[in-house]
Amino acid sequence: MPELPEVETALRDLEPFLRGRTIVEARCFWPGVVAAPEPEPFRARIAGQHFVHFGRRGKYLLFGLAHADGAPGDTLIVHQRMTGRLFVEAQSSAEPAAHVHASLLLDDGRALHYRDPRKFGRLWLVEDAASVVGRLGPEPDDPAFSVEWLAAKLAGRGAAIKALLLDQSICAGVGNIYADEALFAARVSPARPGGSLDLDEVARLRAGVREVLARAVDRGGSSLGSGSTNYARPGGESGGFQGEHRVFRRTGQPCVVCATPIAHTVIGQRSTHYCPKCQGQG
DNA sequence: ATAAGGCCCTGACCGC
DNA sequence: TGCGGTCAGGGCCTTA
Repeated sequence: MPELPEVETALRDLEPFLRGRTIVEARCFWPGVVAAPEPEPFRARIAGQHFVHFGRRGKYLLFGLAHADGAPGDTLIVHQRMTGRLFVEAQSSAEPAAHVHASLLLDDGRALHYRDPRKFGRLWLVEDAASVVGRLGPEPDDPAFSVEWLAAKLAGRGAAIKALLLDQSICAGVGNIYADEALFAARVSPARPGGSLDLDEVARLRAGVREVLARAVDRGGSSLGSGSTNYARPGGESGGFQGEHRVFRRTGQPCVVCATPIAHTVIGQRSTHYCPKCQGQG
């Protein structure tokens, strides 16, 4: 389940294989994977462009393209949602691997594949990336993600703080794993109404989000699940952060701080893990 | 404006 | 062993 650290890791892993490479041909095996434009213009437009820029906004991968004459091209945007994965391998005449919905054939004999068993992820090819990612809030490491910003966004809100942390317009890139981990780091109950946090708690939460995400990026993200739904890096390696989760999927295990068993509940239709003692009852 | 629920999907997992 | 039911869950959409 790629969140910000997993997306950032995927981007870094892919860049050496893609920088400067020209897309010779695009193949689409399941049209639903292309969100915009329609699959046929997607294929026609992307051919001949090459990779020049590698970026990320929230959980979206942004590949800046250019035309053969150097003129600026489109931006290829990928959201992996739950089970999407990008990987590069040598082109083959064999049938595409199971659940590969689109492939970009490169000029060096390799191909960039998008595989997604649950078909939740999407690709876009747009002139202006803001048309897709323009509504996202600030990145966690952006100074714009300030205590004042977060406090203003939470003020008056009755929804659980856990649910609000998942709102990508408040802070881009936080998903279920890191919301739980950030709340634990901040010693704030996930069930607390967002507007009930005092300024010190908001400051702790902002710091928790930033610290947890930065550390996960350092570790190459988290790998969870099993079999084909396991999240892996583009080269198939596992991330290294799942062993450092302090609450996520540790239900019943002792809190690393106080040894109280970690509790589990559902908030905003999302599985939620917390320490009842360190994070209070809310 | 906020909040709550549905929807998309299919592999993994559980109980019988 | 096989089968059916349930779960997971990000982002967008519809409904109050």
